[in-house]
Parts: sequence; C-alpha cells; structure tokens
Amino acid sequence: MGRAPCCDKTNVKKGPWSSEEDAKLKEYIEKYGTGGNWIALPQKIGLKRCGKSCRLRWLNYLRPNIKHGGFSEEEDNIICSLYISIGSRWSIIAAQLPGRTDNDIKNYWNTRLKKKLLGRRKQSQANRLSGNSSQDQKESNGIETLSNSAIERLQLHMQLQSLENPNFSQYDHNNPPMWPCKLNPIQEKMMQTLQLVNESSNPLMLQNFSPATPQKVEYYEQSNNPVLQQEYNSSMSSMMINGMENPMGNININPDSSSLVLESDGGIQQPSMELQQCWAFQAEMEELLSNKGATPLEGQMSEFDCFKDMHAVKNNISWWSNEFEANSASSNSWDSNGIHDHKESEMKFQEIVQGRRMVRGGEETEMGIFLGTNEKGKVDNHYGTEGSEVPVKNVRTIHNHTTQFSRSCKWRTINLSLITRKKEAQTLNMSLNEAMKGCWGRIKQKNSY
DNA sequence: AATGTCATCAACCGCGAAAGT
DNA sequence: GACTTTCGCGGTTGATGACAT
Repeated sequence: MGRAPCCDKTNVKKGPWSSEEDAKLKEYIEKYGTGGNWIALPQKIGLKRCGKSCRLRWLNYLRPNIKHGGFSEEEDNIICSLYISIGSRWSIIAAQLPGRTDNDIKNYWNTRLKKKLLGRRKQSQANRLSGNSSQDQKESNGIETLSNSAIERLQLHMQLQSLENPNFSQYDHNNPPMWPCKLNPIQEKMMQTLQLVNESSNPLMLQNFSPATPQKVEYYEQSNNPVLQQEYNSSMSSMMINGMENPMGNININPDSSSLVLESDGGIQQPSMELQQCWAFQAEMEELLSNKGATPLEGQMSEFDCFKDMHAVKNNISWWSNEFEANSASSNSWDSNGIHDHKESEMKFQEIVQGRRMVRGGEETEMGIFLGTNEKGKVDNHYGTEGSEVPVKNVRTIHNHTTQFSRSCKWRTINLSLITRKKEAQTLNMSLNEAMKGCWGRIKQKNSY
C-alpha cells in the first residue's frame, strides 16, 4: 500500500508565502506553539498550506534569531571542515552555527563554498603542473593534502591551521599530541561535532575520542564550555555504565599508510561502519575535487561538465530507453545501470529525435525536435512555437536557459517525460508525434538557424 | 533592447526513521 | 509485530534577478 498523502494536495496553496500567511503562522506559534503536530496546524490557523510547508517556513524563516546571508570567514571554515569530515549532514552542521538553518547552509555550500573549494583545488593543480615549489603547494590548499579518512583530514586540517596560528601546536605523526592541545574555537567545534556524530552512531568511536588521559580529563573538568562539560559528563557516565575504568585507546596514524588504525587495549580494531562510510564519501569528494569526472564516460555525465559536447548528448539518448526509466524511477543518482550499447542509443536517437542533418553557416548541424517539458508535463515556452526543429546542440542551450546548465537531473526528467509520452503512445496505439502534441518544446522564430 | 548565462534562495518532494495505534 | 501517521532530512526545482554578449 502506498503512503497516504500528508494533506489534500488539491486544496493547499503552494509557492512563496505572503506576509499575511507569515504573520498568521508566526502569531499562532508564538502564542500556542506547534502543538506537536504540524499536519494539524494549518487547519487550526486557517491556512491553506501543507503542514510540512508550515514547518519549513517556521524553521527556515519565521523562527526567532534566524540569520540570513553574510556568512563569516569562521562560519565558512566550519562548514567546509565539517563537510569534509562528515559530508552533507546539514542538520548537524547547522547545529554548530547558531542562527543558521540547514537549508541556508546547504544553499550556501552548493552555490558558493563548493565552487570556492573547487577553485582552490584547480589553482593547486595548476601550481603543481607549473612546477611550483613544495612550499607553494603546501600553502596553496589544505584540501590538496587531505585524504584517506575523516579523522586524518581533520588532523591535517588542524595541522594547516597551526601553520597559520602559532598557538596551535604542530601535529607530529610520530608523537601525536597529548590532550589537551589548545584548540581554537573552530577546531573545538569540529571535534565536538565529530564526537557527537560518533557518539550517536558508534560507541566504539566514542571510546577513541573521549577523554582518556588525566590531562584530557582535567581539561574537560576545568572547561567553562558547557558543551564540553556535558560531553565529559556523558562520556564519564558511559564509562560507568560499561564498567570500564580506562576504556580509551589512542588513535595511531601511520604516516606511511593510507589507513587509520584504531588501537585499543583489545588490539587493532576494524574501522567502524560509520568511518568506512566516511572514507567512501571522502573518496568521492576526492574524485570530485580532482575533477576526474570532467570527461563523461559514455552515457554518463559529470555534475560539472554535462553536455560537454554533442557526442556526449547523443550517447546519452540511451537513457530514453524503457530500461533506463525502470532504473531511474527508483533512484536519484547517476550510475551506469541505464547505459546500453551505442547501436541502441543510435536507434533511439533516430526514432525519437527524428534527426536530420543540415548545413548552417558552413557548419554541419544536426537537427531534431526538442522536448521541453518536465516530468509533470509542464511545457517551457520560453523559446518559441510548438513542434519546431532545433539544432540538437541547441538542446543544451535551451536546457541551460530554463533549467540551469549543471542540473543533469533536469535533463533526465526531460527524457523521462519523453519516455512517458512514448509509453502513452504505445498504449493508445498512436504515433509518438500525436502523443507529444502540446509537449514539444518551443523555439522562438528569432532563434532560427 | 534582446538574448543568453549564471547565481541565488525559498520552497517542494520523497524517503527513511520514529512515534503512535 | 504490523500498520499508519508524522517528522526531519537531504536532494532538487523553479522563479527571479544580475550580469554578459
């Protein structure tokens, strides 16, 4: 049985909130609270909104002490560092930044910080290629040297921080610092967060990050930081529960090895599931950062370089097959499952796009009919009239204009829409063109080639 | 001025987890 | 234990505006 809808979709308003709606919601929640039931809330207030929408509006916008924009350098560092360490767990990251919402941070990361990071990475690569000194490379980017594990990255990050901040002791692989080394607020926050993450997901990891040495205990006890205090108390009580006097091991990083070995009294432990996931993520991040995906594999696109050329677009036609639909219907991610051989791609291309070749300005251009609908069947009329032909390479341009260049997913939904129409056509025993009526993208006359 | 490109961000959607029955 | 409802999260989208050509 499918999930029951949270509200009557036909009877709820969507889109931007008006100031009246905001005022109603704010006033009610400030007076009575949410009542522990967001779904029932809009009815009580008399708002024609979905409960989820109310919740989102309150949490991301109306709630008191929300900050918008103007991220500080320190906040940038925290976000970057935590993202590198724990990935896209925005709610956890947001918890470290008072007044910031997960949505805000997510947007900020996706639109700015990620690019900043990638920019630094590229600069670093350029430096390396141009034969800059090792010192230059070291200075160029902390990300460059980060690898292998969240913890190692974190420590390397701290190492880099120490170069900038003499108060922060240099990390020495052979002599790992005894706690407490003086952490700056960012590092402290990161450690706290990692600890909380580990605590919530893996008791073993907590053991490896909790106070072990007398110095560390003293540091916690003397700390005025309520978070540290609380953390200390909880880890102490955890010890009591487990009946362990000194359960903590040390983290031993072997500088010659890519692996992080966790040692405890019981010997070498396998890395936790959480940590392994972290590593897997790091590998992905590393790949992303090193731009390995810049040249799409056949039928596959990198997030930052989709539609790189006609050839790639054409090969991607294989997504239009029914098999691809079946695969993609249950997954939001790109993979190679929906990729079929090139011949099939060609056939689909010919069959669906009805391509032909023409010469324009001395340049041979492949023409096709562009489909400009999204998966809801909504037509984008930005470019002109129904059924127009468009240079296939222009599909990319249209796609750019209406849906943003880097959104490969949108391209997929466009394709899926075509699949849907094609199926309809099969079911109704009609031609694809008939089924597509009203759904072809529009190309402005002015844009004619 | 028209068109094209890109950035931004509020809001939506679907999913899994948690809580309730 | 099975099923339903609600919450919270992260991914994604669409509208809009700034800037470039």
